[in-house]
Amino acid sequence: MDCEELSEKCLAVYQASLELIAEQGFHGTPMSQIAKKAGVGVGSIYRYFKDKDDLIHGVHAQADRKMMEALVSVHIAGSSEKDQFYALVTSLTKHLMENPLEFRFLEQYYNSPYGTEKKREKFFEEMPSDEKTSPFLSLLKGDSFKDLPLPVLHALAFGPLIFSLRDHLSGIQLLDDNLIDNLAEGCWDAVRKS
Amino acid sequence: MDCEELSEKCLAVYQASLELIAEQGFHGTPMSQIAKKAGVGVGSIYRYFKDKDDLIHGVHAQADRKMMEALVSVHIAGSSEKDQFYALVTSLTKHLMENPLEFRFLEQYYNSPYGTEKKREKFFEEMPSDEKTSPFLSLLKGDSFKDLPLPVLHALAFGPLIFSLRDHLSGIQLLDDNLIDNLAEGCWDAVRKS
DNA sequence: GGATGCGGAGCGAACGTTCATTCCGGAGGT
DNA sequence: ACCTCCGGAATGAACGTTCGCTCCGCATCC
Repeated sequence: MDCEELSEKCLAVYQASLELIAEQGFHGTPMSQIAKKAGVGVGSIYRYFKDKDDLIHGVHAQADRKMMEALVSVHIAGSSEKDQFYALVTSLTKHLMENPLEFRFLEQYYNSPYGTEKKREKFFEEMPSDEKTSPFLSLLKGDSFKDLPLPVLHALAFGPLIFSLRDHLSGIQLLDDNLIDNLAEGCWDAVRKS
Repeated sequence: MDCEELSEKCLAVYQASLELIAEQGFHGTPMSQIAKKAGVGVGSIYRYFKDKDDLIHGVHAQADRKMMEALVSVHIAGSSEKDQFYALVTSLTKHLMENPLEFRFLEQYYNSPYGTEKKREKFFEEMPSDEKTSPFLSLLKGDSFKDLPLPVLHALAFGPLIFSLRDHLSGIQLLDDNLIDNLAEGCWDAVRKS
């Protein structure tokens, strides 16, 4: 379940699962294939994970954490809210562009029964306790932004990224630095107090 | 494959597939369950569809068509581009809110190997021939909008909707008429020429 | 040599798909 | 008007395959 980062084999399982599931989907990747790609026996996977669902949730948790870390590392407190917003949007986009497997996995996860279930419980548990939430959410409470519910602002700021990333990965519309900037500008226009 | 709308049993299979897959995912819904819910024998499904993949693509095509129809029926040629934009965003949002099964299905479809494959072939075949594409795409070519590649405008206009719909369906942020209007306004700010 | 971590053959269950059979409505003969 | 026959639609038990998962023997270390 946890795979307390001591085992390299466990990491290999994580990586293999990520790659295979991102490309073939949950039901398209049997445990046997994961084991083979990770270079371990099937049985060994069950040493670290209770079952396949547990593995999938684990892979999600890791991908999610990596994404958060990419965001936190960029956050510069000194600059204006607009600059902070641009920096966050840009670095999130680039992170997902550089880690397409993570992106594909997360998208599949959140749009499957796994994700909707998880999203709910996360939302309701995070409200009272966890204060180190996404840098985005705390930024969006600033004065520069429209007076709308946070999830709506979140949607206006994030939604376009997801969409464009999909287009980028499927080759329909490749993103470059210039386009990412245009995107960030559009998102900014959408959320800023006019 | 086609199920030329003469058979009510075929429609029952469509409906059952839509409901079950939307809630349980592709790999969570066996053919036997679909057959039972549709009130037909398992074998009968294979009279209309080559195999399970064919069924899934068929359900997608139908849901996609319904969405297009909802959009086309609203398009009012006389009004300003801004009003047209608002009308389209609003009616698309409402259509998906009123048909959550379609929304969940489509989201799963587009984020699975089924969808990415389909999206690609659709994009490359539609460029030369099909001129009755989404009313959105033709609208976005208008003068009121930023001079950006169409997929990017598309993302700015649509992305937030998808995100908010997800929140709505999972109960995190319920949408009402007012919020939908705010959303449309945000999307408009994102894509309009400043 | 005992304890521990690992591998992969093997298990039962469940899947997608098939096919021998049944069912049903209407055409045709009497 | 009735019975007979027939073709295709519908069926679901059965099939082969594949899945997730377990179990047990082997390797490796202390």
